[in-house]
Amino acid sequence: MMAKTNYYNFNFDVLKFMKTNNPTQQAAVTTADKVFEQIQHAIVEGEIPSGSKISEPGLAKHYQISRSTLREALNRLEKCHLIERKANVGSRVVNCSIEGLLELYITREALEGMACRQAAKNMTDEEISNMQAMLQIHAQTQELKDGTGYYQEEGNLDFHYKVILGSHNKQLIELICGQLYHLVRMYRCQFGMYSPRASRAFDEHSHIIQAIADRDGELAEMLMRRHIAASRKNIENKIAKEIAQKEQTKIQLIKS
Amino acid sequence: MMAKTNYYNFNFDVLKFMKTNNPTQQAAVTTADKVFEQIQHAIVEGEIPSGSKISEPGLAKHYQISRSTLREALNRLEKCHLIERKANVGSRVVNCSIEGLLELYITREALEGMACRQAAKNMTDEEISNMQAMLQIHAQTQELKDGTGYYQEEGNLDFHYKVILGSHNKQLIELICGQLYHLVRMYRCQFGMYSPRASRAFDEHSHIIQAIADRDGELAEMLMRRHIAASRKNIENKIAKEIAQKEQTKIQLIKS
DNA sequence: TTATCTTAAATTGTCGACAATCATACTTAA
DNA sequence: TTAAGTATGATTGTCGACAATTTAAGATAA
Repeated sequence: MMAKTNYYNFNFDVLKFMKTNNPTQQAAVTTADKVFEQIQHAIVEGEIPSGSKISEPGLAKHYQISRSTLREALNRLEKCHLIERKANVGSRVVNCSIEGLLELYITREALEGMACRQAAKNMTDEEISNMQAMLQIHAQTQELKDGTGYYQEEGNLDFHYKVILGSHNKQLIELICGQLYHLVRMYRCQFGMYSPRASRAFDEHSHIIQAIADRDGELAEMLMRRHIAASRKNIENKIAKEIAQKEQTKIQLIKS
Repeated sequence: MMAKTNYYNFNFDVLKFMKTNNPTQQAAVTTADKVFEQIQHAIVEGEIPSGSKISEPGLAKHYQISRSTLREALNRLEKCHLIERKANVGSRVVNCSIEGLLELYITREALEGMACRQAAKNMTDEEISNMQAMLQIHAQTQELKDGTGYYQEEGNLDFHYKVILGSHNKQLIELICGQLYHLVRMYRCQFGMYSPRASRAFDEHSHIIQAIADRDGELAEMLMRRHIAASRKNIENKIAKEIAQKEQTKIQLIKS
């Protein structure tokens, strides 16, 4: 049974998971909620380009709703940092920049690290064994289609969500799941970042779960922070290489 | 020159500081902004009681504005976690609970710890000497009126704000200053928490600034985390004592 | 009396119109 | 030609009214 995926290799079941398992996000009942989700989707996937200005009358017409309803949706988009508003000027989709991406990783390192420490303290034994079972499934899936995007996307988010929810800290859960992760997904899509660290990430996840099962909060936090920092450094290196390459091309152009 | 204070010993100049020095918070131009600030003030100080339901028609009438404008203000209050909304039901002021307070401290420990690490890395030499100068002033002020609320409130927030802004990380700044600190101030007011740790806190601030000046991010983060954790544990002990005292009274009542 | 259903009042969500503000193009003066 | 000022057009902020939903009270049946 293959789940529906787009060309970003992003599995939408993760979204369903977020909605059903994430206590911070309740089902969309009002039309503003539904439109919010649609626009959110469009922004995350880049259908509405990063950095572009948002026309209230235009979008309202496009979704067949009044401007008031649209503004309600825009407020929620602003709440999860997908758009920015200026008084009497209007809204823009956030600009995806390298700096922004690195800042996001720094923030995640702090918050998810702490969430992981709290998870080691607060998760129930049942939750822990659930997570261990999940890891087993991931191991098999990884064997089956090593190199594809499954573990990179769905499995990865699955793991991180379980840890965050396991912290049993509403404040942390709301901040990370309710706000930060929309941006995370946006950067994932826009920069086409499917991590090439799949097998290493799997090992790191195992160690983190082990630390949580041992109720070693200090170690759990440290491992989670290293896990996220490794991704960040991976990107920093990639960027550095690209810049070096461009410099190289420039030099060759000057020489010729 | 004595600044205006209320009976919570809270100096409103801090708010002015936030507005003028906090890049995340621009001046209120629209009426929705102004009403937002008024309601925010009322909630933080407990004029609108924690946990109470918000009547849209009622508040709109009270502030002489339409419901649309009020709803715009409510959206911002929701953004900084001062109220919670349910679809088709309405808004409530957040409930101040012990658990919520401790969760807030955990989150602050993670975020401000990381902000402090980044500050050690990213603050300019000028910013650092500014902060050192501020500490000098605090030292004098503390000598002048030792035991009063100055350092406990204004100076404390001053210090923390400078460190957070010094991180030069927009994401962290927005999360902490733009969102968390409204809740922090609310708990401060509602629980009447003027820390009795003033002189110790001053020493801790000195050490943190020293670590930042030495560009020792690792130490700076550790010290900031301990600084915040100490406050949290201080409260936990206080609560534990109160509970123990209540138990004692209960036992005596049964005996008599 | 208790429980369920029905009905009425109040509250929230949505709409379209008007007022205030900003951006652009054009005009005028140096 | 350039600069400042002005007028027009478009966009955002605010308003009051209506529709949809929830809450409360009251009536009916077990």
